[in-house]
Amino acid sequence: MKKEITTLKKLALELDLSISTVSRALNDHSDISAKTKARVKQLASDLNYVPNVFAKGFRNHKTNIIGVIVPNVTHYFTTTIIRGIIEESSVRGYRVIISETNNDVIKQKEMLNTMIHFGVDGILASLTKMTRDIDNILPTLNTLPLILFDKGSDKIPCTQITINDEEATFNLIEHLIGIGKKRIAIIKEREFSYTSEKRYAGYLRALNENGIEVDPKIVISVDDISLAEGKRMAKTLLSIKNRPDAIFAITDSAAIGVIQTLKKHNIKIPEEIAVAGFSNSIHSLIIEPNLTTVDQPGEKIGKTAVKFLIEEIENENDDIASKLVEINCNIVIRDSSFKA
Amino acid sequence: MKKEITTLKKLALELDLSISTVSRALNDHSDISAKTKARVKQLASDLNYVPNVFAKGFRNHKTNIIGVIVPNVTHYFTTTIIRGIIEESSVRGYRVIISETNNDVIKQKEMLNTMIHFGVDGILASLTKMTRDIDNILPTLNTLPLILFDKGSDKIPCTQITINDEEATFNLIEHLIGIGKKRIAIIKEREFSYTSEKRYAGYLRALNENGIEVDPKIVISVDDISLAEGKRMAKTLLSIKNRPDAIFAITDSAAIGVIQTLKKHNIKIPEEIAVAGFSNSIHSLIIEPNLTTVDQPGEKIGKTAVKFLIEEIENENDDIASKLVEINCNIVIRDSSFKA
DNA sequence: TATTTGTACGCAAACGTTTGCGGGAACGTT
DNA sequence: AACGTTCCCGCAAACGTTTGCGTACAAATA
Repeated sequence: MKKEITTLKKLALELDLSISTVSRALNDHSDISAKTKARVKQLASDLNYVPNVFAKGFRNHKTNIIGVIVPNVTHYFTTTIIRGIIEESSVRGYRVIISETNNDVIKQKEMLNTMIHFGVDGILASLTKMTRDIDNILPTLNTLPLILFDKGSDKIPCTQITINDEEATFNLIEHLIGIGKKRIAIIKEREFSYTSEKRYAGYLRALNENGIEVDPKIVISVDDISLAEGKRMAKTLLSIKNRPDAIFAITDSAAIGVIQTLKKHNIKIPEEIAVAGFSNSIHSLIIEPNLTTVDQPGEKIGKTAVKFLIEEIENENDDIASKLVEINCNIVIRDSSFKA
Repeated sequence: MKKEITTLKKLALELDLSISTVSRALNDHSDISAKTKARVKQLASDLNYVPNVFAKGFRNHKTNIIGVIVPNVTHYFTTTIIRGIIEESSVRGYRVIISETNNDVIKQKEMLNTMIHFGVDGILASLTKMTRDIDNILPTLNTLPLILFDKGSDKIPCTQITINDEEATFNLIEHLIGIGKKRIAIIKEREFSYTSEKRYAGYLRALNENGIEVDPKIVISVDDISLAEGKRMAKTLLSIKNRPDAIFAITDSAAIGVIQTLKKHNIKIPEEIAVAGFSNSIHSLIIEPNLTTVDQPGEKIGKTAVKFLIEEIENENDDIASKLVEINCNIVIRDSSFKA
């Protein structure tokens, strides 16, 4: 009971036309008369004709597949981006192949190569934190359109979709200052991390513009910015003589760890110490008190990335100016920094 | 600076062999002598030869792409399955295209069709809850290998990878009974849902085998099993005259909603009312008290699904007996049902 | 009428791979 | 010496699509 697949040949036979005419008719070539086009399209839809992707891809080296590379598919924020990517690609006639690097730079390079060899039309990548060795990435730039999202890099000359980390953090810290906090700790990443650095910059600027001195004792850097580390660092912060009155963790999960240990020490949030995170993950509504954080519009990031990528793919001339696109994020104030 | 792509032709030219010989050598055909094979493979790796996927797929109608269809890519449990799928596919030389149905039956059918037309070798699907109209699915069974995971259906004759919902729930309920609970409420889904029904069955059997009568008043069915519904239903359960002393929600998020309203009403968990969920989502460790639940090994489910699918894909004879594979889940006991 | 222009279509090559078939060489068997 | 095998390998077709080029016909121009 094999499905009879309709090909151009079948259509041509049926319509008593040549294969090339049928092909051109379906592609709206100007050589074909309106009547013929109509006839062809009619039959094509009647017979449920679908062009063979592989013959097509084989022929013009176009696959209509976008490769997506992310560090971790299980992160909620990542999944919202992926949702946006899938959605937008789908309406534009592209399909999406996803792979995961687990923050492994070697694997990341492998994935890039695999995707290129596989024949994707372009790549959307969120780099692993520790991607210092740009040499691995650069070669692909000559081969294929590449767009970076979320986690970017100053050194890679391609369009990048990020969020306004610096400004959002600035706003968040100003909010903390606004509710009367004067000693605001930050928990950030130690190793160079694009987003961590930008958020730190926002933190510094907010303190600066409000005439608050930065105390290195309450600027905490950790290797792995996780819930467990959040717990540990909160303990550390509690032990120093001049306790902070607010703690900003550059990640929701770390902030949640902070809240958990503060609660264990019976510290009133936000009266004694306010807490803020970054991401607006679902956890931020589960933890009590609900976490003040920054909402990252993942779907929008995904969709925007796809739009720019497809533009590059379908644009003939190679040298498109690479753009830096910043998606705006709003802070969302909840109980961990606000009491009605 | 176009990359020079090495094809069979180039290799043949260089080696002074015919294209067919080169092809056969690379495919370890028995017609080719060991020496020739060695020469060919050597040069192939030197020149970094990679077969053109599209010529290949075009030729033998094989794409080495697996289509994955899930209701929601942002669910944590789903993402762990996807991780398993990606991982296992990758090591077996397959790639994965993912799409999302948003629990829309129409969209689900579209996705199936799109994937088939696109030329995937097989499909891995987690059906939307309300897939009653099996007619949409059945036709694809004749066309392509299809394997269902997580959410299955009795009516679709194909191999299905599920978890031991019934037994796991049975164990969970017996644990609640073991800590002295006698009036155990359940919050389940109203509309027919494969997993909901199986968990309900486990619930019933556990009560039955322990001589506890089922009280319909504390068997709650909801349309949308969510955190918000969990909250609402907990309130309902508190208002009935003969309160339950334990509440089992067939979903972690609903269970978390339950905990949140119990806490708001200052009810001691687990002393007055114990709570249990299902999934072992990350939230279950964020909420306090930590949630007793059932751990679902997502990666294993994903890998298993891929294994069975590829077996079907690569097996020549069409009629493989469809199997029902159950992955074992263990209950994980936490503070919401246990006090040391 | 002879020539040009334009319209609408067909021919055939090309993309890179796999594979059925056929054939030459070397060897062993009658 | 004639024949059959076995081992290696090449020829050429086929997969479905796009596209440069050629061409038949009609209409317009000279």
